[in-house]
Order: sequence, then C-alpha cells, then structure tokens
Amino acid sequence: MLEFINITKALSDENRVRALMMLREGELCVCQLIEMLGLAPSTVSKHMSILRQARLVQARKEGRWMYYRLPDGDASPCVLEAIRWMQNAIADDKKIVADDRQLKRVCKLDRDKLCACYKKQ
Amino acid sequence: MLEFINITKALSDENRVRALMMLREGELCVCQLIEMLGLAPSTVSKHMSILRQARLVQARKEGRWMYYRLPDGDASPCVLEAIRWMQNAIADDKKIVADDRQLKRVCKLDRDKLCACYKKQ
DNA sequence: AGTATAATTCGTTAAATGGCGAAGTATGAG
DNA sequence: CTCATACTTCGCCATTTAACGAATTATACT
Repeated sequence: MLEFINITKALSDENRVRALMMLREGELCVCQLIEMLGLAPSTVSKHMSILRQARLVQARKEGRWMYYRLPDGDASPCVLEAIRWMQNAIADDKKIVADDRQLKRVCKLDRDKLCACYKKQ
Repeated sequence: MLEFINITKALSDENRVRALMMLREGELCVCQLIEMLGLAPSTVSKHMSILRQARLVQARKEGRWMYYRLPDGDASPCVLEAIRWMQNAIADDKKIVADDRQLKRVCKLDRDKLCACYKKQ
C-alpha cells in the first residue's frame, strides 16, 4: 500500500509526470530537466528525489552530472505497470507532444548552453 | 493530462483507495463506507465526490440512499487501466485484506445498525 | 404539514505540498 | 589549493488538502 501511494503521490504533479515522460527516450541530466521544465534547480532536484523515492526513476552520477532514467525491467511490477499506464494515458497529450519536440532541440545543445539555465537567474 | 492527474490525485489518498477497493464486489451506500472507513460523514462524502469527479466511481441515488460503484466497462481506458493497476498492486495488502473481511461483516448488518454511524458522534 | 434520516455543502483548522533563493556538498579545471 | 560548476539541502512562504462539526438539502414516514 505504501509503495502504491508513494507512486500515486509522485504521479499527481504535472511537472513530475512531464519529467518522467521526457525520460522515455533515455536518461537526462538535471540541467536538461531544468531547461525543459522551466523551474528552479532546487525545485527540479526535489521533484526528482520524490520520483526516485517512489522508484519511478533511477539515478546515476557521472562526475559533476547526475543522470536520471526510467527504471529497468527488473523494477517492481507495481512501478512498471504505473509507467506503462502513464505512457498509454498521456502519450498523445498536447503538452507531452510539445515537450517531445522541445526535448529534441534541448538535446542538441552543448553543455555550456544547457547549463545556461543557472545563469538565467 | 488533466484526466490523468485527476486520477492520480484521487488515488493518492489511502482512504480513497480503500473505498475503491471495497467496491470491487459491488456497490455500497455512503453509510457503509462511513462505517468501514471510520471517518465523519462529511469527510467520506467529500472523498466520494473526488473519486466521482475523477470518474473512478459512478453514483446512483435510491430514495435517501446514495450508492457508489466502480465504473462499468465503457468507462475511459485511462480510468479502467488505473483501476486494474490499483487492484493488481494492492489486492494482497494487509489493510485491504482486513477491509475485505470487515466488509463482509458490515454488509450483514441491517440498515438501522449501519446508520448507527451517525449516532456514534 | 411536520419530523426524522441520509447525504452533501460550507466554514474552519492543521498539516502537507510546490515553489523559490541561499547555503552547502561534491567534483572537475586551472 | 582555489575556484567554478552541477546539484542538493534547508528555510521560508503561498496554496492545497484532509479532517471535523454545523448548517443545508432531499427524501421518506407519520
């Protein structure tokens, strides 16, 4: 029950759901997520830690960069079903489609431009 | 997206999830849900209206009694998938199993005893 | 008509949540 | 070693949420 409620709570915020959907094609680092979501770094970090606690994402640290990705196949059935349900439910959503397009552009930026998200403030 | 978030929000409260699970065997009236959840009538009513707004339950009024039930097969795929996921995820949960047992007892009480939930206060 | 009952709506309160910036941590570059 | 960078943690504020009791609505019973 606790696992289930943790997952539904994690999925009950639009920005977290958008972040999860952005990870469909593969891992992203936090500065890419900051750029995409348009939120403060601290806010994005908090969101990712909530997703991580719900086991909806896995994390990998490489040097200064933290990468988040969807869990692999050996994750709990509850988690895997949740992700499948989410993807089926909102893959065609307007905002998600727009994010998909935007993400392609963001992924082409080099690290300097990406991390310009910090300098914006 | 709005539909999806409404559903995840509705599912992110334990009492609402318990209520949904109690409806697996068929419809229940509000006083039965009050008895089962051990919450104030106004609180239960609010919970059911949230579930209803998310289309996770349907309602039927018969005289003074309001009955809630799970949606039938022609509900939206998003809703149906959510319910299936929930049931798979927590059918074996300790609290849910305890509720199942308790529900059998509550269903045997006659209306007078059931609606004693109002007199308790 | 008048009363009792089942449920909902309203108003309030305490706790949780999402947001931010400032401060802290850890890693790489000079 | 020192500094910049990528991220996280902390402390704060505004909003939302879950809970309750009181008041209200709707339906039956007498």
